Amino acid sequence: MVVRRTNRVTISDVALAAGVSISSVSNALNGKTAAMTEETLQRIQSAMQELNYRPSSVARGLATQRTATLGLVLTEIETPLFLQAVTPIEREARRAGYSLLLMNARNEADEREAVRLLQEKQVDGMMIVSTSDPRQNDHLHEVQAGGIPVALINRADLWTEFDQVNWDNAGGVASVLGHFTALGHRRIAILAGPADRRSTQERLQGYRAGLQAAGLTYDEALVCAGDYTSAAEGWRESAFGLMSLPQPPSAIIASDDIVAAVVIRAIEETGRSVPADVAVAGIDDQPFSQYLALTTVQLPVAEAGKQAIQLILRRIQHPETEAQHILLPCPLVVRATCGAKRQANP
Amino acid sequence: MVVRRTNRVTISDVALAAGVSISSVSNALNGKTAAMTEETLQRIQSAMQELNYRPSSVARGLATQRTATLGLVLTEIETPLFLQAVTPIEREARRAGYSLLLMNARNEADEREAVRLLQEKQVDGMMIVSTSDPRQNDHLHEVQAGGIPVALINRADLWTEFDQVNWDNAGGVASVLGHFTALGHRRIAILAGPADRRSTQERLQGYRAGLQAAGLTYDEALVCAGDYTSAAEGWRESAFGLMSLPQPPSAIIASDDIVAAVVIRAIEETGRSVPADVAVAGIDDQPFSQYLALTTVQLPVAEAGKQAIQLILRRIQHPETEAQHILLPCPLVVRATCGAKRQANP
DNA sequence: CCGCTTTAGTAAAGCGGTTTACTAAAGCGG
DNA sequence: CCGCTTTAGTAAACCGCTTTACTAAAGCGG
Repeated sequence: MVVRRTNRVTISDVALAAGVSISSVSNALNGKTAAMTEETLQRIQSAMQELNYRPSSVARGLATQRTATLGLVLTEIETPLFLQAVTPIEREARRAGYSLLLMNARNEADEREAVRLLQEKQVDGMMIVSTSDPRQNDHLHEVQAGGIPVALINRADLWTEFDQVNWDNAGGVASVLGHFTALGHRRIAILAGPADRRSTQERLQGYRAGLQAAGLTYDEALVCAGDYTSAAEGWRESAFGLMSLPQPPSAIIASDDIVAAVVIRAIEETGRSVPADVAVAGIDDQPFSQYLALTTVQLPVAEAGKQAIQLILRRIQHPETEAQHILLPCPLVVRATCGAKRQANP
Repeated sequence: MVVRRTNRVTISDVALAAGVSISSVSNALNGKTAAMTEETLQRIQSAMQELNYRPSSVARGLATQRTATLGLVLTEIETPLFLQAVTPIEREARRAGYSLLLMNARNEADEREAVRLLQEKQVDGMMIVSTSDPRQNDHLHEVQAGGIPVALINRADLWTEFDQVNWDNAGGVASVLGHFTALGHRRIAILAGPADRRSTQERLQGYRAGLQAAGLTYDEALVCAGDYTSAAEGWRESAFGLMSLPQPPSAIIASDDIVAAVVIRAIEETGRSVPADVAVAGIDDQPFSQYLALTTVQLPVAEAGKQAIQLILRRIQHPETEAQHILLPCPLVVRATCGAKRQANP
């Protein structure tokens, strides 16, 4: 008599109950029913039913070297912004028959560990969402070399062998700027993010391009840099500073929607009103922004997630195709804080 | 000569390179180094390094019947509310050495499938976050009977064999009501959720209790029920209806923060102002609520997640302990829309 | 130097599936 | 009735790791 270690119902229990071989049960499981009597199939299926059989993905994964699982690494979540990618990615993954292993990475060491873990779990592919800083990518190269496709979201990687999805920061900022100048604004300030961040540089580039297109000159006094993660205090100070300039700006582009909220409150504290006295726009289009009626540049995070998983799925099927780089536009979402509606109906 | 199917570096490659047996490599991997020469250990470790060996969690999972993975099912996400549980749960899971498999379930059939999938993936435990409706739980019983612990968050399950974390809806509503009556309000309306939902019933219960405590009588005209998921239109109508009563309320408790935002806007459209003419409070404390300066009852979703994963980890270690039921308080977060600050500094 | 225990390490049987190569029986044309 | 192909199903190797039971060698007290 064979002694069982676990109480799990296995494929051989089913085979025994149905009076067929293990192979046949396996075939039934995988839909290879072409060469199988209707009666045999029935017997197998009712045995499964009766024993309440649940095939082990783990065993199957070992045998097939496919886990039907994808990994998603979210790095440096300071805001719920990147979480917006999770829902669409999970949906598309499930639709394609994959599960999603989620890892949050708070810093670079964390990310390396997350990636290593996903590698050990033998995911069939992984996606990395991060701030747009360039950084060391050797661990990702190694993963991809090991046969696990990697797709990057907002990582703006210079190495081209990864599939990646980015968004057009420069174009987004240029379009708010165009919007403001069309509304007649001439002095437009920008609160940019940390200076060393690629997204900051791209935004400033869009800012300069927008100015030039409108025939305006660049005024350093209207450009504030600073850290996103710093307390709201820094941003309040910047706003106060801008408003106490000899020629204060009549419009402000904030580095993200939270900063915009802080700036709006600061402006109102100086006795001015938004948008009557100062127009404000943010960057992000976070879920709460519609409740603030905030005009903002939308970062297409959810869309980027959708595209990224499509890239991964494609590469799983055709590993040898060339890496694809997608650049998504950042549409301007016009609400009340830019004053456009007031202008439209004077 | 043995032909390899995959290019994966396996434990036997390492053993070969180090000139030891597979068992020894396995022992080294698992820290069973007590009976092992320093030199052997060194040889094994440098062989691992050199070959860039990554042990397969899949194979290990099959051998040990532990996957070091937990499942999280989020049901019926209409708002980003429940997403708040993800970050703390992932953090605690990683800290305890587990990875997190995330599944979003849009409806009941979806949930059953998600649970079945997690079962097949042989997670070591799973957590279900859902709206508080009682519902069929046979699939969860089966999972737990199969040896996978299940913890419920906000499911308010009557069956007691599950670990579960809930929050005190009644108490939360009672405390806003207390706050309003303390501020002198006598006519306080409530927009409750769908009538058949447990959370709605609990909130109405808290509402009645609060009225009674303040010596006020229940007025049906001040109680609106309706569906959360209905378009904002329904809630606007309710707000207009309330404000056109012969004796309109001077304070309103909304069924969630988004409804509160809608109601505030509707009230302002009637020419009244918040909180000067009408005080408003929400329920949820969503991330955006602070930017609306919304007074609200906080649903401790993140805290519930943390507690739930602690329950799961405990049960994985001690499967036979009795199920634990935790009820978290819902603290009142006082901001501007209730008018308390105005009252405090007249 | 002998028998016993301890030490360092190994062989081999699983874990629960998939898959390849094989076989027995049935079908079939001549 | 014979040799061939097709059909329905099976045996057994294998995926990469853990773990138990075992062994050879070393240590050691007398």
